[in-house]
Amino acid sequence: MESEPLQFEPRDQLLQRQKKLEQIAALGFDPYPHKFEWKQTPAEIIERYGQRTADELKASHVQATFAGRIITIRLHGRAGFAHIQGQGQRLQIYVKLDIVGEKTYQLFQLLDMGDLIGVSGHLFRTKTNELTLWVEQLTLLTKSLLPLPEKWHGLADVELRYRRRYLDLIANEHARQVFLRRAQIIHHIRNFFDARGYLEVETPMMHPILGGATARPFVTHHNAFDVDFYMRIAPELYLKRLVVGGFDRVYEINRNFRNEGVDAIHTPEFTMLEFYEAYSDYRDLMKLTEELFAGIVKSVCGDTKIKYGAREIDFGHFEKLSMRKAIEKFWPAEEERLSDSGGAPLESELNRPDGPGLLAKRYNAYARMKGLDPIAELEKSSAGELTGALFEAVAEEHLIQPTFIYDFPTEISPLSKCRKDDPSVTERFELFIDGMELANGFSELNDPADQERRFRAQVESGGAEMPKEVDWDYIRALAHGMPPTAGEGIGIDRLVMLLTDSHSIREVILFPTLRPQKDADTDAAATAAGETTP
RNA sequence: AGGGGCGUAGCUCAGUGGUAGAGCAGCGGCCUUUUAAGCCGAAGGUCGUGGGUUCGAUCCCCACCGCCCCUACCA
Repeated sequence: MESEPLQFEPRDQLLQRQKKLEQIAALGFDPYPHKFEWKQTPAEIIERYGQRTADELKASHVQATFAGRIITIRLHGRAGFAHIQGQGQRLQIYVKLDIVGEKTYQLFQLLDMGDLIGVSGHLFRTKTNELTLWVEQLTLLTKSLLPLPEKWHGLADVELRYRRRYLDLIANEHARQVFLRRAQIIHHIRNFFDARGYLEVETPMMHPILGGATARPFVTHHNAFDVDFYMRIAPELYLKRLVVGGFDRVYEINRNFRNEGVDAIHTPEFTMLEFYEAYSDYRDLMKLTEELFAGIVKSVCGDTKIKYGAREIDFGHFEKLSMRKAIEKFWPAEEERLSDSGGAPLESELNRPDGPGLLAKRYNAYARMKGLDPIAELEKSSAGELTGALFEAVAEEHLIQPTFIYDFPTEISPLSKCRKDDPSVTERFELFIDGMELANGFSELNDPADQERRFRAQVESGGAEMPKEVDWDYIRALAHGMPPTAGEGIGIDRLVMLLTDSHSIREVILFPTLRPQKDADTDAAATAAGETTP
């Protein structure tokens, strides 16, 4: 049985446009020409001639030739208007039967919204003073067989905006702006690190051993080797091998994959900037991070203060708090009253080996009373893990303005160097903005014996998010000697969220991971083609 | 994973226990400076899917599917 090649909905409009396509071909026009010699973009024309008056345009007789997509069309019998969109800018054209001739005017009447055309003519202003191209020549560049989203509301269905991003980008200028800004941000980051003598590198996305972070991985299989690989959860261990190899300053901007939950700030594949700087420590990185963020925000948003939702965030000043101090500072005042404890726990109490355990119990009593989630697995957790849990329970959400949290417990920082004066904490920090973790950096552990102990402890602890075996080659690399080094990771997607006032990570990823959709259109096509459906 | 919300024409959305409506888009007609063009006419629907209650379900109930939001998990 013969089957139609295209089966998409809306069927009637597809057929209608295919019919017009045939009529256009019958008139002798090529509906899919190979190229078009444009002279300007709509943006350039508006930039250059947007201020000229009707009289000035008449006197100078400016010729222009540009291409784009028809996004509105208004036919008036023997003349008509249309708006052409190219590179996000739209420009009106005026097509008149007397000027373009019978045949081209027939072509114009067969055009639809969404068609791509090239036009040539001179600029003028209409009665309503809109800059418009007086079309002398019109060429169809590509016939669009499916209609554009509705012209007033655009494409509002969030799922469709993500699944058919190409339509979102045509219909919603805001979506376009988000991704333009994302590109600017990444461009700025590259300039920043290139200017400081960093080398941009690419390290493997497929890892034989899990490492560099704690997260459940995606597993894939290589047929020829007949081995499983993990999609990387972090590039960290490879980048540090490069520092061992003599690339003293490296950075990588690339994807990480984590097989975890999905929400407004988590998605399975996300973009991470990681960079390493030999002979520096975590203090240097905090300074560098402040400079980097302030520079990006200023160049992209024009000011160090930005609006994020109802809040204003000031990148001109970064707060610094130790993790223990942050717990003290944001300890719920209500708990103090209810427990009659005489005040918030002091940093010094958290310092004691049994301190975090006692405070976690105290917090859990309060949490149960308030219907909040208590800290889980109290008995099984180490003091360091409980400190981290207390921080998350009590402080994290309050860190709205850019804040470095430092002095992370050693138990939750397996790749960081301990502080000389207090081995219970490491030279590690995270940057929080609007309650979100934006960056994580530390002085890198480069003692191979210590690293081996910590890797063995991870393997022994089991768990889906832990490595199954020690990465001996990484230990070997450290044994060859890694200079004192500081390294950091920055979540690019979350940074873009902040600087585009986006409140879901999917808004800043062109094609976010979604559940694959059973496609009604192509199913229909398969059926029409005689395929059997199980 | 738990809680909440949503799913009606291609798009944006109304609506009702008696099987449906608007605007836009599309189609036919008129129109040579319009711009949310306008006017006239015709068409377009398995009301997410599957059960149940009912004389009768798009509406009420249950399950499932999908998306969104919140919570949890994700140092």
